[in-house]
Amino acid sequence: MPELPEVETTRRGIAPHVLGTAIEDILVRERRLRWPVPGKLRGALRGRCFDRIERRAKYLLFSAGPGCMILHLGMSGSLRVVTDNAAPGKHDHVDFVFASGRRLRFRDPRRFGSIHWTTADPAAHRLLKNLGPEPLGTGLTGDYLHARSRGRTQAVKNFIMDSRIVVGVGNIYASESLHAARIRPQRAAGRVSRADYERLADEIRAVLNAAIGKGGTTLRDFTSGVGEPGYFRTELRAYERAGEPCLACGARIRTIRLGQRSTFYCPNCQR
DNA sequence: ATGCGGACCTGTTAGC
DNA sequence: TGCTAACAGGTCCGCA
Repeated sequence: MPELPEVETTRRGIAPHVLGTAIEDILVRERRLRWPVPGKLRGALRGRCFDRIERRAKYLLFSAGPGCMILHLGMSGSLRVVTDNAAPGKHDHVDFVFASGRRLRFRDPRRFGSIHWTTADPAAHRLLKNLGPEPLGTGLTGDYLHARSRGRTQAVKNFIMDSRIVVGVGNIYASESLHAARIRPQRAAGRVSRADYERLADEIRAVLNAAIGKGGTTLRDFTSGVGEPGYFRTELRAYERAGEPCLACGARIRTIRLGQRSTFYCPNCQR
């Protein structure tokens, strides 16, 4: 489900409801996520407060006392703020019960998401330590992409979706930013010019920021932590528009498979 | 080091 | 209607 804008939208949506209220309990109904939910999570969090929620890549970092809960939504995960009397559904695997009478509910039908607990620096966690720069920070530049891509033969779309290169660019926004930058997704990363990478870096930022501004993209069932769908779907210019006219030139958008993922591009604009 | 395919899961939809 | 196959917003791991 979520790419960076959806994770960020979730973070902003839930923060006011989960910060500064005591965590009374954690109910784990299903611990078999991508990795097992740590048994020590309950003891570590009970009686404490979340005092900050940050995002690194698509991970949400919940600071609590001496440690940090690291949570990933995977492909189908969502976090929602619900009231105490809301009955859990089949895939509502974890509830964080707050003194305020609300709960933070983690749902994940496919169970590709995960929850971790660390008392060390979260940036040093094995899942975070090899991540590339944030796309909305200062680390993503045309020069950087250009330098990292020299000699690489893989498709530029796969290159920008590699979290060691840059984080947060998922399947939707990879197609969108390449379309905006007029770069064909299947081009070898090592053969993309510095000027093209300059545009691409700019467009990645622009697309992600625009999507955050619209509350993310709801394709099927994404909602923010408080139930609002994302409205960026109507702004998509390539993704899921196969056969429809390119909004820049009128040519028909094409779809191909790249790295087992659906990919959309304009054969005229993108070279 | 790089790049690829397989793996982890369930739900929905398209096609026969 | 029912069955099957393909596909879905992610990303880790192991192998060549």
